[in-house]
Amino acid sequence: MAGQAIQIGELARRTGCNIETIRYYERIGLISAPLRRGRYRTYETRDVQQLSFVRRARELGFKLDEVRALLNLATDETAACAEVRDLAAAHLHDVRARIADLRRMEQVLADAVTACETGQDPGCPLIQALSAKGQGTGRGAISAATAPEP
Amino acid sequence: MAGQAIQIGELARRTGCNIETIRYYERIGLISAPLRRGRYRTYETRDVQQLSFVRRARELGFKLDEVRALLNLATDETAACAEVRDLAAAHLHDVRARIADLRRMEQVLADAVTACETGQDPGCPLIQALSAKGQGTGRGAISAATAPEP
DNA sequence: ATGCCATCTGTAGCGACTACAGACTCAAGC
DNA sequence: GCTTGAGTCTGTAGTCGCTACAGATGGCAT
Repeated sequence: MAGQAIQIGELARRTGCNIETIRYYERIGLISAPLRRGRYRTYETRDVQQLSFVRRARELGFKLDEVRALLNLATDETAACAEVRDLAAAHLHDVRARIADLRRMEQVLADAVTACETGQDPGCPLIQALSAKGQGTGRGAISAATAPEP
Repeated sequence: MAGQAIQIGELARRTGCNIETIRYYERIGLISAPLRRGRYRTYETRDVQQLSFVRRARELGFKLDEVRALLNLATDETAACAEVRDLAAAHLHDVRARIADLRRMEQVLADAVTACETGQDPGCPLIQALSAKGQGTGRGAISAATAPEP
């Protein structure tokens, strides 16, 4: 009663994962290659669970390498909670940094848009902000983060 | 007195832009190909300004195509403020959506990490959340956005 | 002449998919 | 049987925005 051999399309439907993505995950060795009936891949319930795990981890923004690590830790007998927590904490730190970056962008953009709406300046405020005299490295009107994904 | 012919290294230094990136921008036609002395590119003050513009727009998260549009609008005589504002508003919308996504991730991650710290559950809380019984598409414990960059 | 640095071109790699092209398998309908 | 259509297969190339080489020149100082 455990695994009743579904095909890739059904797996995709159940996990919300694109078929091409599933094959991609298999190719890079993130998920294991399933059995075949003829040349068709056949999956079982535990494959659905595993792929769902991957998908949820991806939805939380974990990178594929991190997902790989999480998968290992998940099947690990020795309760590796501390390692998982460290991974998650590091990722949380990342996420917060990205939020901070985006907030800065949001601020500048929102200001510019409202400046446009209450337009009284000579010339477009956003264009002016982007064209600011401070030539680049100097902290001018705009100071968002240097890189979105470090 | 306008342009005193600097080289690419100096341009990079002044704009905070990587040399390879500058050549890349030229290759894709984002910035115009400069004059050459011999086979060396020579830039002028207005190139510094233009590239700084690009860099600041990138720091605000605009995509290269959007930067291209902004550049055109910036040099446009007919005050195209409305178009710029629309572009910025659309982008602002994007940025806010991404912030919302990241906030959801942050929430789940922070919860999981603290659950790990106050550890009393049997098994790791994060692993459990990722392994939740709801098979995938069903809205379970985790519901972040489907795609980070649509 | 000899270093040495800067610059040049061209190509390949990253991450995480996505989008084909062109072949095949399988079940149902006629 | 024969066709049709949907599903699946492999393999490759494209996306975005860079970044990192390799290997060839250029120009200047010693």
